Amino acid sequence: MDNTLAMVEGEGRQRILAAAEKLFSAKAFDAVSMNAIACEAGISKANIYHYFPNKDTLYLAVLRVASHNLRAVLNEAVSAHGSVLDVLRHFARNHLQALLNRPQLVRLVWREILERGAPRAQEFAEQGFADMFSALVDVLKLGQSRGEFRQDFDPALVATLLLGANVFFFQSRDILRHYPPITFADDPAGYDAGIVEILLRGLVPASS
Amino acid sequence: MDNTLAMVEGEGRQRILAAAEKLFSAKAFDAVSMNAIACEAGISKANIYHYFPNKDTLYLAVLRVASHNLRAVLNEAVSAHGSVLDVLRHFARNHLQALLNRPQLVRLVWREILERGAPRAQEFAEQGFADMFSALVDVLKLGQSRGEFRQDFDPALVATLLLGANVFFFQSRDILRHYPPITFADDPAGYDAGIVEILLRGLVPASS
DNA sequence: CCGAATATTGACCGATTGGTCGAGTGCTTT
DNA sequence: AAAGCACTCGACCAATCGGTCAATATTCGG
Repeated sequence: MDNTLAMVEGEGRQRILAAAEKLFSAKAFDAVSMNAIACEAGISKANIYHYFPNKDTLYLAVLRVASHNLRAVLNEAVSAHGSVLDVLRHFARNHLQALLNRPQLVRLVWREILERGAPRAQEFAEQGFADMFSALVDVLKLGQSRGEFRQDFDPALVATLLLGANVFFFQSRDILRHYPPITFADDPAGYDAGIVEILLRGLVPASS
Repeated sequence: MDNTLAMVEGEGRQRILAAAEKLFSAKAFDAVSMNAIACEAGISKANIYHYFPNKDTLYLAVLRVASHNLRAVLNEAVSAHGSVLDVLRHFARNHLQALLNRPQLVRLVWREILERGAPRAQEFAEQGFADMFSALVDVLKLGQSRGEFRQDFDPALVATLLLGANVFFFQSRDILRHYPPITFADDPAGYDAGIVEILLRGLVPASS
């Protein structure tokens, strides 16, 4: 009942989950074999089936913990204080930084979101989405109620715009880096700073 | 040497390519078997190997034509005339509409972009990216040189923001639809109109 | 120290994978 | 007619797939 070291409650399970997470985040479901997972975990393939009844269950478990972890990382990253403007600025920067810090988790969860038609656990992968979204919408509504923002825009739309900017940056970073006019591919903080500044002030000069 | 009907230059090839495109756009590379492609095309599996030496070559061919078609669709959709503002508005709307009109092509090409680590044809799938990007940057630069836009923002950054907003909308549409505060999930034109309006005027009241 | 429960394994299963092969089609060209 | 040629197919291949199973280590409470 006690832990005699190196046997900290499901140590084998953890190794399997870690190996599976690594492989599943790098390649698609069908491209990862149980053999490869076992090899990565340093155990035999049959041993996996002692902990998980089949491949789908293992994948679901991986997605479950990954989604939970990603959610925690994101929620923690975007908690901020200060004026609404500062909160918004920190929100953008920390959110993107969190994505870039955990690329494996993001890729894993996002792939599940993208791959419709095989409804494995969409509802489940969407939770982090909802968290970010409602938190951001709340910030924007607060800014509106305080009169710091215009009243005539849809907070949900701006939230989508901001979240999308970060996700898109995360996804296309390697591509963006190839284009000469882009200088912010390796400067996510500068990217978000520019994004937020444009969002706040707009493209059209104030005189208009 | 002439075409005796139903033999219009590679008719079999086209059927295979069409079937492969359909399946590859729905599921990942390893999740699509040559048998499934043959079945979808209504021919025997061995027959595929008469036209394509192996699965990778077939996939590459599919990606090639898909990328070319998508590129054409996008380029055609975003050509507009009028004032810089109108061009920008039409750019956003038509670009998103083009994405939504050809979801198969978009998913196929975008999956290839996402799936790094298996460099099949990234450089190849990125061409459409470059087209959209440079076209949009040109529009923004024109707006700046005409004095209709501020001078103090990075056109490449705004282009990323706008393209990202559309791609993100395309990707997350089904998820966005589940959230009550979102009313634009089924109104892409309204979405882009709101996006552009915010981009132009900003979130902060003009008095600031 | 011993039995019981838990871990772990190699060998094996039927099914499916990407890919090959040789034999047949039917059409074209000499 | 016959040779050539593009095309199509069923049968087949070794390899790998997800998954099973009986046998063996390992651990642990009594």
